[in-house]
Amino acid sequence: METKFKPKLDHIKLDYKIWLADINGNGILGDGKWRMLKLIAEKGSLKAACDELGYTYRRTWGNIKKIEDFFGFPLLEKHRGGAEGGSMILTEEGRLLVKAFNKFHSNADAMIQKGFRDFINDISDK
Amino acid sequence: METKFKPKLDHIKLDYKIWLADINGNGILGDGKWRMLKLIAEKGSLKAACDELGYTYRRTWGNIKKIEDFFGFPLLEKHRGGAEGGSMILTEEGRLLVKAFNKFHSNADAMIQKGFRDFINDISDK
DNA sequence: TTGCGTTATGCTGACTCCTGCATATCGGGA
DNA sequence: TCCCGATATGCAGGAGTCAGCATAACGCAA
Repeated sequence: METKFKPKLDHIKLDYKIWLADINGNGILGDGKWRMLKLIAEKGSLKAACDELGYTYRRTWGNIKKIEDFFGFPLLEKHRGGAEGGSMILTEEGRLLVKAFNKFHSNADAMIQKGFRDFINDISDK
Repeated sequence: METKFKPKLDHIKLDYKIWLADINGNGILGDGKWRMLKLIAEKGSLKAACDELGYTYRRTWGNIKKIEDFFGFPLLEKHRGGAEGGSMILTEEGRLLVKAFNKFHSNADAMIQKGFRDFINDISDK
């Protein structure tokens, strides 16, 4: 089948977001915060993680607070002062959450990418 | 395994969005516009569809224009005037697009919901 | 005890998206 | 010919989000 979509197919990409929300639909943990938690764990520092991802410290700090406020316990152990100025490391719960979201996300990603290829095929020439 | 997440598990829900975007990341067709296209097709009228979903006519009209501007051809056949005031029906291309997105979306939905159940299980008591 | 780098937090102006209002256009039917 | 209801489109005001700036608190090391 010949379709009018053909000329545009190379200019379309797929994008998606998956996140956990509370009962009222307020976002708790999504792709951005998840990536940030992983990078903080890796760097041991919120500031270093923000610098790398290009996010502002102010915004990211607020996002982390939102997650912790929802769950009611900390996901990060924070330290102020000291030779390095301070540091952040994941708590036991933080590690568990990141690990579970890792698995969830990579499964979802593979499935969605396949679905997108099928979709493009469906609106393309057969 | 006993975890601190337990008290919150009933208050978490999963949410997600999947959409097509252009090269620059500008959204073209997503869940909202897709649902709207389906409802317009069903009702035969943009106004009736907006009333049902609670969206403003102004906003929805702008969204439809965005999609059509991107593809470069109409997805809807529009009629002004007449006994009913006017009407909208999907073009051949519109029907194809909605149908392909239907399939894509329902597959993605099933897969993501399963992934979410596994995720909840992963952070729950074992 | 002074300096340094990071965590912690308030505030304001820019930016974006949406709502709501106003108005023009169109064509069948009374 | 005039009315009605839906499509078509501009514009101003509001709400939420984010960037960027400012500042305080903290604790090791020199």
